[in-house]
Amino acid sequence: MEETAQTTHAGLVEKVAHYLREHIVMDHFQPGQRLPERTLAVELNVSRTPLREALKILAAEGLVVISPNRGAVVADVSAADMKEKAYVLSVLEQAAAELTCAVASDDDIAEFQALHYEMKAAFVRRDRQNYFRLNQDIHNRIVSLSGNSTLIDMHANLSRQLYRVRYLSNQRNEKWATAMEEHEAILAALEARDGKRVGYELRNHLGKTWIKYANGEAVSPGSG
Amino acid sequence: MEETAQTTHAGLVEKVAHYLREHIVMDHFQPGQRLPERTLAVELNVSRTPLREALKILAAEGLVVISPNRGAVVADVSAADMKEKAYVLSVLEQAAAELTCAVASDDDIAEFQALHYEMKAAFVRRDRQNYFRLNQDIHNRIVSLSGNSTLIDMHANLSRQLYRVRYLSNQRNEKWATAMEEHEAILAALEARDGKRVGYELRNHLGKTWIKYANGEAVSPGSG
DNA sequence: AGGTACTTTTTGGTATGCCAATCTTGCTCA
DNA sequence: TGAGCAAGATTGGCATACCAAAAAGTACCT
Repeated sequence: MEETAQTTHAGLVEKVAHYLREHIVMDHFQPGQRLPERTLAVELNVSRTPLREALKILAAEGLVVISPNRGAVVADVSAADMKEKAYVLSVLEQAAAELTCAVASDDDIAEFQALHYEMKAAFVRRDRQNYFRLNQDIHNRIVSLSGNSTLIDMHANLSRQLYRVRYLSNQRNEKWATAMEEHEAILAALEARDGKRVGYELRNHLGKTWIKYANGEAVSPGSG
Repeated sequence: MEETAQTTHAGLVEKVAHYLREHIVMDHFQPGQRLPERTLAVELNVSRTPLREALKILAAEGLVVISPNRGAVVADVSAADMKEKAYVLSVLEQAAAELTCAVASDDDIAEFQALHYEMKAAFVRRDRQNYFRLNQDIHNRIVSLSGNSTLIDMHANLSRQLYRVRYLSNQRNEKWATAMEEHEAILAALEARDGKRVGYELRNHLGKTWIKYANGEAVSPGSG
């Protein structure tokens, strides 16, 4: 799903959907919170029509839940849900890695190396922000090089829903050095173009995130 | 659209979305065909509003493509697209199989056996219809038992988009006996609760479908 | 005769209004 | 006093009207 950055009037629904998406994944809305159409509409200075269409899109993406005649609420992001999504994400990345290794050019591998060393620079600087960004870049690039647009879209969708979890996990990860070592293994497997091994390392690497997440540091619900 | 014995007006968008979905996956609309809002709206006896919302949902599901200010067209179902989707489907089923083997009860395995032998009955009767139905039942059950609702939903979505391809492939499959043998292997692996092996056999089994599909037996447009 | 610019028409985008279902609240009656 | 119900308020569902952008057709200029 491509976002045309048209800040004018074309694509109001996309703008609204994008806005709501960002606020939901960044946890500016509480899970379970209602999203009343009229209130939100005036808040965003749009009418209900584009807002409703945006909500339908977000519902199809799993970010909100729409009950008939009862409106939309922010989808529950329980630890169990996040575990599920993270598992599927790791499966998709594993599959993508195998494809990517089969088609990656020397320049592609070189770019992986470059990103990896940039990330390592952020690591030794204890720069978690840039580490996080570069980490995401690498993962996304592994998927995008696979060339399977279905895989790419589904991965992007899941990745969005897990954005906040991964962000928080990155901020408070005490085993940062371990994660960095895992990325060394990923790069080595990429250099060897060993798809199976990249897939295995990726799956192992991603597994850590949601296991940590599931073990107590879940989203503070606030909704009893 | 026929006014079924459904309730008064609850869920018009869902009805429209369902109607369009069925017609698209059953190839009653040509890929690339435009879906003009006004024309379709009067044809379905609804206003443009619920129709537009339904189209947004279908776009999020990948069944239609909406271009800004140019409307919705039926998504292209080229052989390449189907290959992509089938590949991801096989990846998801493989992952589901591993989970399912870890949690399946004896009764679950018994039900797999029962479905398998029902399918084998359809096979020896040369009853392609029931074979197809039971085949789908088995695959869906493998996924649904995994317990990962995210995985289940994504699989269902992809499965829908591939429905027609799989149906046609089933009707004209000359290597039916081979497919049956592959299912024997799948069942054997299930009985052994060997998740890796079920996954491998599934991936191998599903691979055949889209390879056949890609080799010339693609959608023939114009067959109204 | 061909191309360009302007006008008409078609079609998608957005706002708004009305209706129905749901939730709230306060009153009545046992 | 509490349960039940009814009326009002709230909110979502759908239809329609209006606006803007793209497409199509035509006339005019070169």
